[in-house]
Amino acid sequence: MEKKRYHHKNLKNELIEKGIELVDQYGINQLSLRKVAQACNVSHAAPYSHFSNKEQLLREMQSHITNQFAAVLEDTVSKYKNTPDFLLEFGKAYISFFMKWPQYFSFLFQQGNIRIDLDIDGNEECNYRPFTIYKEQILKLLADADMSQSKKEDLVIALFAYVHGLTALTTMKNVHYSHKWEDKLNDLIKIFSCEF
Amino acid sequence: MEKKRYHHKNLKNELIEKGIELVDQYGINQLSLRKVAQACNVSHAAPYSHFSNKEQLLREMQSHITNQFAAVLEDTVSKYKNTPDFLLEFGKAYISFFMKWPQYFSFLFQQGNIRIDLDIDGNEECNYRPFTIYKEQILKLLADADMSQSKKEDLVIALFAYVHGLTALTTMKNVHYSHKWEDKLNDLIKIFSCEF
DNA sequence: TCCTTAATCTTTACACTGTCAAGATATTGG
DNA sequence: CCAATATCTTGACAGTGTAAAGATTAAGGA
Repeated sequence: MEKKRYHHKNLKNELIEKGIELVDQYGINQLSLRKVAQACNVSHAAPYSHFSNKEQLLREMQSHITNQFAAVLEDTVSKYKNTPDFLLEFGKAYISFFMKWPQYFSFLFQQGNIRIDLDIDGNEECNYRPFTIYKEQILKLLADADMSQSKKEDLVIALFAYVHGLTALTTMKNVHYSHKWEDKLNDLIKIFSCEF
Repeated sequence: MEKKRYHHKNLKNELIEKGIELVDQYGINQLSLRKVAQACNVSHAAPYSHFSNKEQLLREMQSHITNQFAAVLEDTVSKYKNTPDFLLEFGKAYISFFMKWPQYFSFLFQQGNIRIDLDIDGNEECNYRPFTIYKEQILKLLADADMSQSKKEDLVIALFAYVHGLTALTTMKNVHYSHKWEDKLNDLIKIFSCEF
């Protein structure tokens, strides 16, 4: 028989993961601290031993998802880097992730915790690794191109904005991911490949 | 002296507008039905005479903002339609709107109430006029182009996704709108104008 | 080993939230 | 002028985030 232990030992991580599960199932609007605590079989105030408030739990959940997402993208990078298919495959991986977990997109970007350094005044920092990964690869592809550095960085932002924007559009329709979409995505991403 | 009237006469609209004001000032997370009611000098349950629940008020607020936004874009269209500057000016107007009211972007797109017909299976509908407006104009510009209809529609989606994606990126940094940005935007939008 | 301290969890409490039901007030049409 | 309806108030309730105080466990030094 399972003895109910007072101490949980790994509560912090479990709160983050159960929280993400609940967002996945019911969406961010239905999420409450107390439900997350209950899902971990723990009193409603227990989370306050690990997070200063709800906001912080949400931030750590976002960070956790972002890291998973980045890992998926790293896989894609290692498969397709320095190949002509990279642009398409990265875009497909990016969109597919949010098609698989539609609740994540608005959850990640609604609170305003994600920052991307668009290098306008240079004193911001980026905490969104998917962008960093993308930027790094594209700059490699452009290494020998006849362009100024600033023009290259503009192109990075442009391509990334395009992929991210496509994701925003596809997730706002609650269409299930279909191969039909994947085909269309091929065409869409090729539209702007003319730059290369 | 202002006599306190029991009946408000125009409460529904005022709730929508005060609600939007509060979102503008404090963000959607700080918004509550009761605060909106209080801002209208009305009891906390009064909104239920006009909205079935909070969700519906939020939807009507979103719809109100979207209509204002569409009106701004229509102005831009009437100024620049059928000119070489249209693509750039529309993009600038689109982004500028959300730079002016940064809270609106996540508010509009977080609840999942906005649908855009990407014509994947054709049985969806679009309730987001900014896209409709854009689509109409681009298709006009492409009227004589040597392209299939489906390719034209792909291009519409692509261009729109790009503008929308740029907006997403610029609003996630809480940078104040600057002319420096407007210059950069020029470059960014021109990147993909090569299609024309 | 025991004791002190810190970390982790529970319990209790409170103000705020969305929502409903019952009642009060105003408007409208006959 | 009256009845029906629309609009607003009041009161209530369960659910929420969060703080404070207390209980339990863990860890480290004597």
